[in-house]
Amino acid sequence: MSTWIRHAWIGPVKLTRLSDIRRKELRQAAFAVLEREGIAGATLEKVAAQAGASKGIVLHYFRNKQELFEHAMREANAVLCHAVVARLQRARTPMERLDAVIEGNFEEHLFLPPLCHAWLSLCAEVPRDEKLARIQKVIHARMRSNLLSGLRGLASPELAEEIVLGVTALIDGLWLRLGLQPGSVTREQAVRQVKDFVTGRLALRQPAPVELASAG
Amino acid sequence: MSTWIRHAWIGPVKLTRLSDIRRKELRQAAFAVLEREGIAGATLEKVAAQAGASKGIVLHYFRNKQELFEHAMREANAVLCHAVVARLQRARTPMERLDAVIEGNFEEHLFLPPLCHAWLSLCAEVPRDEKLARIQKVIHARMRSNLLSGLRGLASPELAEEIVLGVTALIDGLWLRLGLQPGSVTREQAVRQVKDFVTGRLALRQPAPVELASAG
DNA sequence: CATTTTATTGTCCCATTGGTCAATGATTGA
DNA sequence: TCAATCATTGACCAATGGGACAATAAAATG
Repeated sequence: MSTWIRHAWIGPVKLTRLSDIRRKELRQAAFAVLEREGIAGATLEKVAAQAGASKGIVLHYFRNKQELFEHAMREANAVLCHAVVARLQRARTPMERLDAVIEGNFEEHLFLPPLCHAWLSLCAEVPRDEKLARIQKVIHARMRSNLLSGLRGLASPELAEEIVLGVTALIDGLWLRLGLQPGSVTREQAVRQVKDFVTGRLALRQPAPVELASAG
Repeated sequence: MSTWIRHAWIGPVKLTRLSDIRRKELRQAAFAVLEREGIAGATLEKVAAQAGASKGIVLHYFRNKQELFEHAMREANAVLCHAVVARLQRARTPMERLDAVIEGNFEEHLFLPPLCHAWLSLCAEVPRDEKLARIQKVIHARMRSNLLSGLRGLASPELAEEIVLGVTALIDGLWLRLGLQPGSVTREQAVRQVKDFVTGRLALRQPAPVELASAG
């Protein structure tokens, strides 16, 4: 997976700590197992096998199973986050920021059933894992903030807030559809759904007379 | 839960077979456990305890764990379905049918975190359980058909199809939100989201010049 | 009533699982 | 080079899980 071993910067570079490598490998292995087996079938043994190591090593780097999967969720989230951020940096106008969030959430190499399955399994555990709940909360907060920043100037704060709820739900729902019936939604369909949703909601109520200085 | 023991119809009535009673009790117990413990923590022992019986009885009425939870999903689905159907029967116009589906999917006594949690856990297993996948498919087909029947005359078939995808995804997404952050969505908010979505989408493109005989 | 079916329980079994631990091997640093 | 730390393994353990089964109780049936 990861081809780099050392940071590519200047100076007498520290080698990446072995523990960091292992932990990353194991997080990813855990996620891979989750994709295949779901939360019920994800065992330490399988994670170890997936990583090509022994079960002992997993518990050497993670206190327990729970912690492992919490880190797996962070990992997956980081990947998705990265996709959005990359697009967000290229965006110049609020509208573009909006599109960045939407398209970033359906990246071609991410909007895939296996990833969705794993994600779903983790979500299903959220109600019983405080840490997972917190991660989930952070993710949502970031998405909300990104969307709001894109909607500023396009809608009143109240409408914006409403659109955010709709958009986040719609995105989640489209992911769910993908997971439940792979092939029933394409990336393009998903993106268009969300964009049309926003357009529809913005058109419905008046675009809220804006009087903000320098939006964009 | 169910207060009736005999069918309320005419003639020398057969008592409801005990096996039917037990099976229902166990399905419901299974679902209750799912609500609390998730799929990973749902054991036969716990289901038995929940139903006030011994583990043996569970496997007496269900071939195995998998079958039990498949029936649990059917049970839950039937309840939700019932809510929609009841409203659907009262609906006279297509628009009312649309509303029936939407509101039925957010019934006050159903749109609750625990139910959502259990549902989520079952959905997470869909990719690894052929039966669950089939149930899920049926559910979705019914919802799709209900929505389409409500949209007939209001939108072109293509637009209708698109709206259906959006509505189903949005509904699922709103449920997911409820599960992930109980309290973040009220029933009223959810209903309005979906209704506004439909309105927005119908307004966006022209209402598709209808030339169907007797729509409604 | 006798017999046959059904209900129900508790026990038993074996595989699996999360987790601990001691032993060993590899790195590192003085 | 030697000690100390870190990495890794495999054995071990207690607990738990799904499921099979025999034994018993209860109904149903003729």
